[in-house]
Amino acid sequence: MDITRLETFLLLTELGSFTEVANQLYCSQPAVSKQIKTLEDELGVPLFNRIGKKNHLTIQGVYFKRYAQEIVNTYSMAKEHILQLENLEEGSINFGATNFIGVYLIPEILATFREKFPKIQINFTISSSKKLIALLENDTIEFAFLSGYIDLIKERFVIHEVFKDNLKVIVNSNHKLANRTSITFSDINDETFILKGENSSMYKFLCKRIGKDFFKDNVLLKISNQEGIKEAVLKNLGISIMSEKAVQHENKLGLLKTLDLKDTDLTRSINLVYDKNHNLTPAAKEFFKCIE
Amino acid sequence: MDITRLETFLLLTELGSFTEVANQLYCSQPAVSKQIKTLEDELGVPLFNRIGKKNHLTIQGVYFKRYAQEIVNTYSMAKEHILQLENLEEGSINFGATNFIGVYLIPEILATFREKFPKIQINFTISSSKKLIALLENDTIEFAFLSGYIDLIKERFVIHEVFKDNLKVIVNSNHKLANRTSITFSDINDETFILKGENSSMYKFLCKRIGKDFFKDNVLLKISNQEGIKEAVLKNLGISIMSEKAVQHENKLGLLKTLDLKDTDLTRSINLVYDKNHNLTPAAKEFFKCIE
DNA sequence: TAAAAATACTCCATAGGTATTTTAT
DNA sequence: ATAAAATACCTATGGAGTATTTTTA
Repeated sequence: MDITRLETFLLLTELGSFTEVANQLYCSQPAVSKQIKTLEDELGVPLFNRIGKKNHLTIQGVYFKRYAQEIVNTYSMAKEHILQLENLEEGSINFGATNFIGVYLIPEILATFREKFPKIQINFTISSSKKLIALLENDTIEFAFLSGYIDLIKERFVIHEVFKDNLKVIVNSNHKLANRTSITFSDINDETFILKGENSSMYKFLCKRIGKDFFKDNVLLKISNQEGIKEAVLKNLGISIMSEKAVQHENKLGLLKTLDLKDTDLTRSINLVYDKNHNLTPAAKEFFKCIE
Repeated sequence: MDITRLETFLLLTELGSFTEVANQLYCSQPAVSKQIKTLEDELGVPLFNRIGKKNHLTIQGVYFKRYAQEIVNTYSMAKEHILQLENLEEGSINFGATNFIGVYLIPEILATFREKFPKIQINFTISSSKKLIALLENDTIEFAFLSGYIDLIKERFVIHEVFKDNLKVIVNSNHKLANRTSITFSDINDETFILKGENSSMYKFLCKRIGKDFFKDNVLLKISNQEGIKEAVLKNLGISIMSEKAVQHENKLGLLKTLDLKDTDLTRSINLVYDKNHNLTPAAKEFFKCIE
């Protein structure tokens, strides 16, 4: 079983056309036909339904695709790892983080790493925790930064806490609470809360720490985007809770204020996560060193 | 990159001897040497330190081994998964039938199939022939059971006759014809006929076989539902024509009688239909075998 | 010197190419 | 009628074999 055949197969699942695959791989169309046929013979099952020009996967093909993807990714990681063993003069680093972490915490580390190893290609994916876990599982990325309250299979992943993130109540500087430094629940009982939707991990985290009932008494203004929420607080449409790191500029400029919520621990941990069964590439190890 | 090469490599890491690997793989020692050399060339790094008879992994080899192991494992899992699909240890079957066929003919097959392959999820849609054809066309179902007189594009679908269904004239057991076993047109010329509407496929079928004019002379009582028609005959509101299978219970209990209509062929075929261009799933193939 | 691995050389399988036919829209 | 995929056929690369040489314990 040749891995290049698997790559051809995967490309065909994406493009759906033998001819198009041939073009992208700079080979002839019959070569693609034959590779797929060989693959089907080797597995003993059909992978595609050929309906004239439209090709789509059979049920067996659907099952096989995931494995093929994983094999191709693993092999490319292996080559990457070997490449980096010589020195870190070439190679790449593939990782991911969720939005907040990627925007506010990673860039600093990235700068440190880049200065030390300017020749390493950095491939940094910012996505949802769910998608990142899928990418980890099929070896598309080597490690990811995820919030501590994300559920992970402990048998499969190594999980290191690398940051502590402090969440604060944020209010507009003209808000009546703006002069306070710390507040309690009762102070914000009738405020409009601006948060992401009920499905966001931030919302779930807050429910866990503050209690499910709390938000029921408040008017909820849902904005799906962190920057959008910030803007809304700057327009004094309500108050919110977010990482102090996310509002440090606005805080310095006096546009809004951060308040501690008394009697409630709003620190969340940020974890570095990677596959237990993998050796880290040299570049990844160096990257980890950059996180103090 | 061939996966069999990786297997050779892994075996060599275990055994440490080219000759021994050759023996276990039933090939020549130079073949092993060459496979490893090719692998090293492809990766661009040495994998083994050849110190005479003792071969041990280089640092690159140590790291590569885990990736190789993962690739080999993934590939064997992929084959295993496909095998399970072929052995019907998992998977699903999606098909449809029209009302009469679905209610009176399919359950028996379903029972046979279920007993043989209890792990297969069955998704069975009972709907109109028109809707079923649409479901076939957009791949929601894999095959369907349809009456033989449904028009189908022969270029697109494979059509197999799987049952013969005998239609009978049915009358209440108190009806004046109840003692007869066979009748002619003239016997029922002035009877009230209970049928589905003019658009039903049953009505169209009868027009084709008996003649369009026939029903014009009779009083037509239209009831859109098969069970409703049966009830109406049981109430002696009129007579009807339907599959003998649909009234077998009532017939046995003596509540109504079935009569042959002389000189008219009232058998209709029930067809199994599926897309010509589709590879049948293993589950579908086995299902077909359950239809005698 | 004896073993194990590498090399040399041959053969055959197969991957890929071009030309052509078949198929489906 | 056109465009895509399959097929036929040819070539060449490379993988596997046998025979032989090199290496080292």
